[in-house]
Amino acid sequence: MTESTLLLKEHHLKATPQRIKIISMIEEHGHITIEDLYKEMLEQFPSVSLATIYKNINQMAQSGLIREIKIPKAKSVFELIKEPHLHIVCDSCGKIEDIPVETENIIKEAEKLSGYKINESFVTLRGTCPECR
Amino acid sequence: MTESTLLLKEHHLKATPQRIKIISMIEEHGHITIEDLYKEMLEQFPSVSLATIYKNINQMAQSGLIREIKIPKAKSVFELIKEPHLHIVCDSCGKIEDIPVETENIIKEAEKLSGYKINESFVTLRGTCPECR
DNA sequence: GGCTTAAAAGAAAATTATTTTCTTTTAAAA
DNA sequence: TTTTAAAAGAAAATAATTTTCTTTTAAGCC
Ligand SMILES: [Mn+2]
Ligand SMILES: [Mn+2]
Ligand SMILES: [Zn+2]
Ligand SMILES: [Zn+2]
Repeated sequence: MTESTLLLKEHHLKATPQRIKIISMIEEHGHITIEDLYKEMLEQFPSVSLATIYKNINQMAQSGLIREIKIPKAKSVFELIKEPHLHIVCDSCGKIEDIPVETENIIKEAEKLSGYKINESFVTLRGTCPECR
Repeated sequence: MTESTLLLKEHHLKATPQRIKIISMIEEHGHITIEDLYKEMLEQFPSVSLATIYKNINQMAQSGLIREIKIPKAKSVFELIKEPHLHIVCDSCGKIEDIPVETENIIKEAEKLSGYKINESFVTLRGTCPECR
């Protein structure tokens, strides 16, 4: 039983070959767009439908297996839900990296200032990566 | 000379009635979607085209007058660019608030960890507002 | 205040993104 | 194996955004 299959079972989703492939592509890339998922999927499943990608991505997001990350001035990417982290995007080459920065302080501060009960935080930074300078 | 007109001049954009209206709507609402901009614009300019909204929003974003804020699981909103702040969205009623929280620490930390030179940060929190509890 | 003109508005069509519907196929449970 | 609810795929529908083209207009100049 593959890793992806296991994840699907845990989330009570049927382990179809297409879904297994989607999950392993997300795992492999870390972050990936719908477009790239589709392109890469076509290599292995030449008759896959884009609707299959969308339907599965939506279900997986719904069931808490993956999450959409909206990127400023770029297409959304999808990632497996793991430990909290923030994202940093290179303006020049588009690369997206995970950074394990602690955001608890900001969240506590924001809760105090706003009176909200905060459930999730999305932090995305944009700048220039070391390779692009 | 109205406030909106002045902003447009400063950014070297022709001060058309449609643009003045767009800016004052953004100012008035704080954050507003394309859809709501269009609906409200129609009241005053019954023949306005959605393309006019898009073209202007894109130009204004390009010239640094406004900014798009991508919201998790919801439509993007647009805001005037002012002092840095973060956003907090209520899961229940959809309300979006600005919070003047200091993010310098996180940014410095992320720069150190990643080696990136960071130019801008987007922080969006989701949770439940005081009124929805 | 009347010209001039580049830029903007508006209308329509085109493109791109996403969802829905419907029929066929299949994973998983019995 | 057989059964069946769920998923895949194909096609069409809908939604979001951009482009093209013609008409109108803001702003600079006399
Ligand atoms: Mn990530
Ligand atoms: Mn804001
Ligand atoms: Zn780079
Ligand atoms: Zn609320």
